[in-house]
Amino acid sequence: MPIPVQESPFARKLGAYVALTDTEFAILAALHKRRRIFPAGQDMIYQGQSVRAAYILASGWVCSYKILPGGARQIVDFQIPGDFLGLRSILFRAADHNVEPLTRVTASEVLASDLIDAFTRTPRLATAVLWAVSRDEAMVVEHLINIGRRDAMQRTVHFLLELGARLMLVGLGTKEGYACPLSQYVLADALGLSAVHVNRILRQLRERHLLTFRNGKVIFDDFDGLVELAEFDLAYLDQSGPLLR
Amino acid sequence: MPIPVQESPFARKLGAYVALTDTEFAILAALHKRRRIFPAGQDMIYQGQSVRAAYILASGWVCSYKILPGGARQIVDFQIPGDFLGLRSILFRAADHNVEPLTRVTASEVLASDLIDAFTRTPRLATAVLWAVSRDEAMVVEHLINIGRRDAMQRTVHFLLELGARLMLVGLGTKEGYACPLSQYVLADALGLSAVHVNRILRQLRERHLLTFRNGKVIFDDFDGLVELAEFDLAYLDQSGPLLR
DNA sequence: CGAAACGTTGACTTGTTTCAATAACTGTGG
DNA sequence: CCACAGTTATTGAAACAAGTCAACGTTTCG
Repeated sequence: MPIPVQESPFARKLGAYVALTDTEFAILAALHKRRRIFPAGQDMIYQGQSVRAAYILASGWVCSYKILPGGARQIVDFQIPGDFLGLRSILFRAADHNVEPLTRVTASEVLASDLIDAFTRTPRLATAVLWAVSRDEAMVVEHLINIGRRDAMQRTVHFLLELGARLMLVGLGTKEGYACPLSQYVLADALGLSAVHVNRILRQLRERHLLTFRNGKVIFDDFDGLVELAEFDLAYLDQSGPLLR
Repeated sequence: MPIPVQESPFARKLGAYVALTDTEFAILAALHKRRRIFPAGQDMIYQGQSVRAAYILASGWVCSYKILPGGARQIVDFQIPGDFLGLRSILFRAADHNVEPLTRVTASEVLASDLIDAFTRTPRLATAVLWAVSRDEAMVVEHLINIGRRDAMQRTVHFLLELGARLMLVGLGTKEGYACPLSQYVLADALGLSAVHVNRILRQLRERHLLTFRNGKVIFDDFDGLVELAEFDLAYLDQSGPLLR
């Protein structure tokens, strides 16, 4: 007996926006044909590569980043199970960023042609995918605001809270905390800070009994205090039931 | 005799990605029914508003921004003629950002239902719109990198060069410069800097005969020098002929 | 067991902000 | 046509946040 498609984190996510029919679920399922595995640390997609496939992440964490000529790195976002990845690349001639698995990753390969074909068969799916892309963009926007207008402390906390919220949505986190495979260096490159400074901020958070980041775990010692400190409001994640029926 | 739809900056932009048929151009044209005018300074869309319409900008400049609880503002991006605006808002339950015209603006209103209807009739259009959204996201990503990993000087120059490249694409700028209705305050809020510091950076650029920002004009005194200084590379704008035929 | 990656801390330097004061524009009404 | 208010631009001095360099401790993994 096949596992119901509705179980896939991706279908669950799209279903949160558009109430999908059985036919649509079936078309979605067809996208999941090619399952692939990637080891940690080996780029799945790199700048300038001509990409024919996007991926839907089934397990593991990846990050998207760019490297500047001087060698500095800026991580744009992280993908967790259920997230689309590299969608921008298949629509463009060449990838404009790198994608690196931070852990061992399993993902379904989606060819550009499959996707366009699926859109032709069910335009509602196109709307749902457009929504997913828009939601990703909303997260990048919030990240931009985080870096542009918040100091290191607020920025760090806001980021870790957002990650928590996203993980809760797919059952990988609680208000107590979550497993987090990020090093302080990775965190620094995401936050636009130096690793040394991230370390100092994490120490302060620990000393103030707000948050403990250690041994691959994030522990919210005082969730409400953190929400207040970071002025965290997750309206931009838009996660509250199908809009389109 | 009606003006050919191909003339609209929006159609021209989509046409740059997908080679559209006459039927598709006609469907696009139908989206341009309701033409509206907005005065400068009066928000077209604001945070929390339930939005039923997006706009395609015909003339003028607008900016999208968020205000933080402390009152700080971060401008996420600017839209110039031909750009989509507020697309993320119609797919979401509520707008997650504000949109303010910086000049008098004319724009075509596009209802969510019209758009979904257009997708149903020509899925290729959905792909084209997805591309446009992806391109917008690519710009936000570059903006993020700009703020996260470049110092004030590089950041400012990179931003003004990108704006120039976008304006050249719609015939509103050259390598010599362009008309730019942004104040130093607006620029500061876009770059994640203080207005005072932006002023100092602009002075240095003027003194080094690289760029003059004055009286609503940006003049590239040394275009190549600027490109080198900012390590500017516009691959991410992906502007080089239809990919999908 | 050793090497490499990751984490921690202090001292010092730099880029950027803040505050404050003044000057130059822009548009409006007398 | 000028006076005025409001916005925008300019500059200096002092304060501050974050970066850099450098050394050392700790964990992880082959």
